[in-house]
Amino acid sequence: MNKPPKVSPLDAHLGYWLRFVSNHVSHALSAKLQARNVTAAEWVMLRQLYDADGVAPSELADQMGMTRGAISKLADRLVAKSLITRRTNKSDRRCQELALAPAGRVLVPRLAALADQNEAEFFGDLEPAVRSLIENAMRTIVRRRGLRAVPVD
Amino acid sequence: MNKPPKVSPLDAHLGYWLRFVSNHVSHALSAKLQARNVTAAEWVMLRQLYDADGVAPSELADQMGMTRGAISKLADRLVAKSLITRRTNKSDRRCQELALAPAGRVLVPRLAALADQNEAEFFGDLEPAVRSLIENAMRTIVRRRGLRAVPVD
DNA sequence: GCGATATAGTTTCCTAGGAAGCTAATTGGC
DNA sequence: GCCAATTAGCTTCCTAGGAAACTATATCGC
Repeated sequence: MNKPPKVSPLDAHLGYWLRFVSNHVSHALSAKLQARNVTAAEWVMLRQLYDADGVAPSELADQMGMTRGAISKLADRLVAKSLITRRTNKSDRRCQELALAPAGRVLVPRLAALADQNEAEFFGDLEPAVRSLIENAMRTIVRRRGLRAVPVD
Repeated sequence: MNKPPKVSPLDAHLGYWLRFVSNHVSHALSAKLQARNVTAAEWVMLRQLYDADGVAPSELADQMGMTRGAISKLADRLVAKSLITRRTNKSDRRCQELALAPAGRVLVPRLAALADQNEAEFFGDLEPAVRSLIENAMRTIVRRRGLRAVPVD
């Protein structure tokens, strides 16, 4: 009696379905952001800076789950677009403080509106109870597995 | 009475939580696949070919939500690794038929075991009822919005 | 059956991000 | 105080994938 190989299909996994929906949600958001000439990663960085001005790139790297090299280049792009400012910390000149530039502060609420709209498109029809059950399940997984990085890519 | 700007935080969106978990699931799977020298996209292509040998690259591009150019390069890599074969269709020489090579057919069940293990790590603790509720919610969104591409990236 | 059009796949160029090594600045051991 | 180790950020090289132009083949209109 040999065991059957039993190769599970891709869609047997919940991970498949989360990825499926999540990819489409992200792509749809990227498309909306593109109209404002902003990428998804740029949006996340801008949104983070909206709440906490003067953040170190390394802290953003941790929060966003990106390498410092990638954050360095991302910050370059946002500085080039005049959406953020980069300042060397006075007391420790290795460190920088990134902050929203005025144009960035104006832009973030508009981008947030796009994100809200995107959310509604995909999840607006969910029963509130279902919605919060899913959110809780995700929060539980994040907590139990100690996941830390904000999703970007 | 002016309206408050009300910039929703990133984690107010269900899309955020799905992305958060989904990114970690995918990264964890990628790490496991790397031990077999296979990327996530390669795994998906191999798994698709396991069920349906002799598939056209363009069909895989549709299924996997990738461009034909990307599929072309992905197929190149798998051919170079001797995991798949590429044959020109006799009756229409524009078309190709991709199929698993013997080494690929041996490999897929092993990769599937890694995918199962990854799934269990993240979702093994979910109540079955919660699990299927989430899967159904995702399937409903996919169906209602007519989403088609298998999640890869 | 022949030229216009359509289709399959490839190639080139570009972008975003990771890995790893690099530089500058700081801190700690002694 | 000074040299080693650490830390912050940057740079270089590499990979994967998208966009769009390109090639080869097939089909359609006539």
